[in-house]
Amino acid sequence: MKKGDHLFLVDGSAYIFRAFHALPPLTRKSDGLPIGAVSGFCNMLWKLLRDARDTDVGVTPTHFAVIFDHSSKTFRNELFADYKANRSEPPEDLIPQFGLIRQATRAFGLPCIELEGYEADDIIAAYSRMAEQAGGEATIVSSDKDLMQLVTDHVSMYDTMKDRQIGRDEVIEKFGVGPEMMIDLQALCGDPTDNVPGVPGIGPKTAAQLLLEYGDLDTLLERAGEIKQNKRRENLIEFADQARLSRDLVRLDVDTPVELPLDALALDDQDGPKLIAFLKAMEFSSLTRRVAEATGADAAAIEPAHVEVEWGAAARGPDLDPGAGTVGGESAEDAPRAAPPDPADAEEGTWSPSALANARAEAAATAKFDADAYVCIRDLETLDEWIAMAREAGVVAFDTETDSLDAMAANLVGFSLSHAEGRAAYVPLLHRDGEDDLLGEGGLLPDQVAMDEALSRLRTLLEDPSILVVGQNIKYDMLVMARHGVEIAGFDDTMLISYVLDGGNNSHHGMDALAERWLGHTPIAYKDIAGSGKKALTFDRIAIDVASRYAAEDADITLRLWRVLKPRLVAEGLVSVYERLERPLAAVLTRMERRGVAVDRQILSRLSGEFAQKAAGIEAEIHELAGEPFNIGSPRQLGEILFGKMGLPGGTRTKSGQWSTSAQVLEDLAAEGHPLPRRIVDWRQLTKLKSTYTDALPGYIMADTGRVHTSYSLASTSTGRLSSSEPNLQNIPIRTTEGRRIRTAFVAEKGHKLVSADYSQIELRVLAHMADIAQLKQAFADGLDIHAMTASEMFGVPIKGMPGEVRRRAKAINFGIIYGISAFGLARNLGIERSEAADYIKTYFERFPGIRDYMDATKAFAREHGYVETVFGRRAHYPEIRSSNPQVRAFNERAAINAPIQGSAADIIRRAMVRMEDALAHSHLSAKMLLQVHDELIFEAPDDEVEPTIAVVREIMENAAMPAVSLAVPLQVDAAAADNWDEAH
DNA sequence: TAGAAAACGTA
DNA sequence: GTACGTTTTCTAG
Repeated sequence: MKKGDHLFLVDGSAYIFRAFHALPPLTRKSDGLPIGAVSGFCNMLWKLLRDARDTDVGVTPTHFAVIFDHSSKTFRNELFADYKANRSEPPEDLIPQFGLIRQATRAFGLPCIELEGYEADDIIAAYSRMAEQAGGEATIVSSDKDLMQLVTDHVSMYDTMKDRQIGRDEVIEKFGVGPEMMIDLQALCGDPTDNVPGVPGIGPKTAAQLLLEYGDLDTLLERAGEIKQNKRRENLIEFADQARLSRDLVRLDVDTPVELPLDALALDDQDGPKLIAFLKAMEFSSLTRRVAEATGADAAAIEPAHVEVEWGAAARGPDLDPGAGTVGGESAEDAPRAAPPDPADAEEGTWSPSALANARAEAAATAKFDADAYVCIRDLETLDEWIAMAREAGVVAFDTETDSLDAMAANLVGFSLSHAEGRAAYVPLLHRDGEDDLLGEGGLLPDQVAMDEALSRLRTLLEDPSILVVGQNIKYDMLVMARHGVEIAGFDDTMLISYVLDGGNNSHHGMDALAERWLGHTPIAYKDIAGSGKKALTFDRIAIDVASRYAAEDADITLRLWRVLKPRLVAEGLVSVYERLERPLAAVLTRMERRGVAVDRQILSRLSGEFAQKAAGIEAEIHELAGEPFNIGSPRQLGEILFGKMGLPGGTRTKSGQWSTSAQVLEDLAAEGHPLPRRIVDWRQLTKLKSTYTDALPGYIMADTGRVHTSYSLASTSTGRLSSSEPNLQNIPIRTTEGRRIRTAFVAEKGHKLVSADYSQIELRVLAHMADIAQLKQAFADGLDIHAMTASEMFGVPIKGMPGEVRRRAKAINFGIIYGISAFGLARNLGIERSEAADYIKTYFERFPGIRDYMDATKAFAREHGYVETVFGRRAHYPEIRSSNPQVRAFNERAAINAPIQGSAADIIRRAMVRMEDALAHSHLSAKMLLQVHDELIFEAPDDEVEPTIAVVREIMENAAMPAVSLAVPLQVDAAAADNWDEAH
């Protein structure tokens, strides 16, 4: 090769995929062979060979090669095992075309180059570099951004579909940096399609901006500490190594040991007849004619070539998971044998709890997953065999697959089972065709197990109390199954076990995170099989073989997690927390969620109208006062009006430097006599009530029950509280009269009353017990007003005739104590100077020295152990309490002080809930527990059972800590009944 | 379209 | 000062 020569390098593998998707689907030869991509490929080659001068490239090639990926494993997999791990199977119609395209290349008389262990991109990198060094030029026929790093003054790219040459300027135009920075840019952004991790939160725009500022990746990572944006800085520091790894993954290897020398790529004239024979075989008549004209060959005289078509695995394209065969059809006997039993199994019985837990963790961490071993059960006989095997094992992981995340609305689409590691099966029940019919519903696919038969078989397994059913977030599966008439009897929940063991260490106990952590395995992500966003498929639309792998894997993972986590409960002394506070509550909550609460649509609708009218009036006033219309809901625009246009004194600024327009700030401005802020506060209140409650709640009323079914999370708080969502029924307004009206829409059904029972001052009582404070215990024993008593102790004011303001301050201090008080926070709450707040705290600690001792002891315990405990032994972990950052440390200290108090109270109400159903039934009461709001339980009771119900409820709640803990203070429960929640509370 | 920020509802 | 979840706006992708 010499100066003036021009090498064309066609990225064959990328072209195949692009042509397949860009060209009309279902282009087939007369015998049905799909040839759309081959057709596009041949037309492109012919055009480049004949008319390259007329394209945007503007030169005629002297050298030419087509490069392909060889196999799925390359040297990059050594750097990072998961490189391109999320590539999915190519479409079925594309598979035979991989081989045809190589044959086409040869028919054109062009070198067809691939190399084991390297990607096409590496070979292209090597040849383009060689051409440049030889004094020639190169054009890479591809538009893949991964190749842009190769662009130089002598190497450019060419996008055939857009007839556009991509040189230095075009790269800069698209990415904001030159080709020499592309490697660093890709290292920062990562690439989801190739599973290159990058740095979270950084996309091409941010990456370009950072690189232009710092020059290159190494400098950027070194000086990451200088970056202003908190999250961005932290991510760059935390994921620096990941960025470097990503750089190694995206950097192409210009030293790839290519086999053919550059000169072997020199272009010869086409062998017309050979090419025509191939084109005729492909039935590309117009291209055949053009080639015949150009080469002067007689097409009619040429016989079509014999073309080998490979449909199977051998013809598969690159970038496939080698284990990505289809699942399905195998019977239990055909399934591969499970791994030989763990030799430790026989000995396990004699091991100490922690030795067992450690051994299980170690074994799980190195275990292999084999999706090909999973079975798709298509008939009852096979299902019966699997149920028999589960029965034999005594333990079975079970997972439902449905078409909704809302367990009350979900239809059962299928379920999976696993009775031994690596042995899992999926049973499709209601998968539908991907295509919509006229009703917008696909037809039911064939060869699925009949629903009623499957349920009756499942009942024999799941309702048998001698079988342990293991689930991950099993409350969901229990609710779905209960709606299908199946009551799961004995169960374990890996999510709850993890929550008990590692609450606070890992804030999230989802299966994917647990699998990653304990099994070193990344499960198939739902979005990878279903897509995401608006066009995400529901599970019933996912092809059964794909669904099968996904669902069976979930059951396999769940069983493995159970084997790792369950022994830790014993080893770490947390069995009773799990058995008394978590496991039984899952069943209780399932029933509460299923029951739901009646909500009166008319009441909400009336309120919505009222709120809308009032808000509209206020809105007009606000715009009048402001002198122009603006979006009141936008704090930015509001700040602009208040502090810019009107020149009011800005108070505090938010974290991001904006003027704060919080209610607090607006109240302060209102107090100074400005009319506008008051109106804003009023407007915000009304729009909040309307959008969050009166408008949103009706949408949660289920058509078939007329009731609202919230979903409780058992494992999402650090302290042991529950949380409620969709809708959140733990934050229904009560403080303002307007807000309270929303509670009137929560009603009892005809002939019933709502009974509300709430603990009085439970957290202060818990504190009095835990910190062992004599005055507090006495005050509670005597039934005194605790805030008045605190004020009296602190300020020497008699309780009788105490001014409201004095009591209010003491109340704020009491709450402050529970929250791990700081002078800053107390001052802000009370609207007083920090020094004054500090004086209050000082006085408080002088009067209650035991509280200070308790707080110090709690902090010391947390620092030493990394966790704190409730009176029932529940742990909340605070690993960051040892942080060298004073702010982080102080925050963790306050949280660690609060957690045992809030958590013990949460444990108490959990215990009450666990006992409540039996207690009511035992007293022949039919009242049903509906809701829990941290210190309050709401029931629905028949009118004539209200009094005895309240008696039982009060009895259970007040004695809930017993006998595990005998509190040094009495618990007091206030209860009332009425037609709606507002009046009952 | 997804996620962050700000605001605000509850205990 | 603790613990949550939802809504709206706005920005970056």
